[in-house]
This record gives sequence, C-alpha cells and structure tokens, in this order.
Amino acid sequence: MPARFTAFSADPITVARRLLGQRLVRVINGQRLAGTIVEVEAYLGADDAAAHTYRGRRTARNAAMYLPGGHAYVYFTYGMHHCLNIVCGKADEGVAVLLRAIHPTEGLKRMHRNRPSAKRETDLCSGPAKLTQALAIDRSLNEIDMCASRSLFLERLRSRALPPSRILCTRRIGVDYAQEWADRPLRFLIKDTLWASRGR
DNA sequence: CCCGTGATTTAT
DNA sequence: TAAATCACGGGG
Repeated sequence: MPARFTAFSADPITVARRLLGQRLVRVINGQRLAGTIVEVEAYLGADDAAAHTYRGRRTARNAAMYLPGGHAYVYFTYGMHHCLNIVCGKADEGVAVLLRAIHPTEGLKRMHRNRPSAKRETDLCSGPAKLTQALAIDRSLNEIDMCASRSLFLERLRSRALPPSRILCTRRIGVDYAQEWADRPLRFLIKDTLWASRGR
C-alpha cells in the first residue's frame, strides 16, 4: 500500500495557514452550504498539552486524529456542541487543525434555520460549534475522508496561499488548562476579518 | 459573569 | 463505579 499524500500531509501549522481563505463546503439533501475559512487553530500532537492526543493518548473519541491527513475529526463536547478538525500529517501523528470560524457565503437561509439563535450573519459561523451547527456537521461525519467525500470538503479559492501580512497569529482560545501551551501562537486568522470568533 | 448539558476521561 | 472535565455558546 503506497503512503497517502495530500495537501493535508504537511505539519498542522503549515496546513492551518494554507486553510485560511479556502472554502469549506457541506452538501446536505443536495444543497450546498459553504463559507470561507477565516480562523483556525493548530494542535500539535503528543507534545501539545492542549491537544486531545497529548502524551500519545489513544481513546475511542480521538481515534480519528491518528488517521492520515485529510480525514475529519468531529467530537462532541459540553453535552451539546460539535467541533470539526481536519487531520494533518501522516497516519499516527495525531495532529490536526480546528476550524473555528468561516465567513458564510452559500445557503445562508438554511444556516439560519439550523441556528435560530443567531441574530446576525456575523453570529452564524463565528465559533467552532457555531459553524458545525450552521452546516449540520455532527459525529456522523467523524473519520470521513474530506479528500473523497461529496458531503464535506474544501474548495480552493486562490491558487496562492494568503500572504503572511494578511494573517494574524495569536494564542489559542479556551485551552487555559494547558498552561504554557495555551500561550503558544497557534491560532491563525485573517487580519481585519469581521467573521472570526470573539476570543474569550 | 454564570450556567446548561451529557459524553468522555480520569480517579478511586 | 463515581467524579471531574470540557478545543463552547447564550443570556444577563
């Protein structure tokens, strides 16, 4: 079996930066729901105290993170929220990028129906669990291959990556328990975007 | 600021 | 088996 190589086979920091400006597409009941990725976070695997794969942990929940790059890791948390990651690297590295916000561009009416609490368009997909709710992404999509799926995949909008001058890099959100790893600059967002999560 | 909410993880 | 945790969102 030849080793698989995709755009997601790189390290998670490289993939995170490349994902900004690409379009995330969800097709459900024949309808396209889509938006431009504006905010992501890299999770670096066994060394990263904020990662679900910290210290090489392998559990039923995080098994998808050990698949080869390009697979989806969807997990359920706080009794009500789903978060979507794209696995990076080679099999068994346990590294991924969390999708934290998109600028919604297609299927907005349907997204509003999926997320009745969102008052404004800027509330629709401006957080990791907001975007999964708007796009109807749940654990049924865990472990799918986003390079092959017709239900959840990416489309490249630009052939070139965004220039570094248009990318802002900060500490990650909501991982204070990870101490010094919480301060590492592993969150990437498009500078001046109106569509990112308001960091807490 | 606090709380819901329940699967998952970790401690006993 | 029991307790604690949680890559969050919404409402004051």
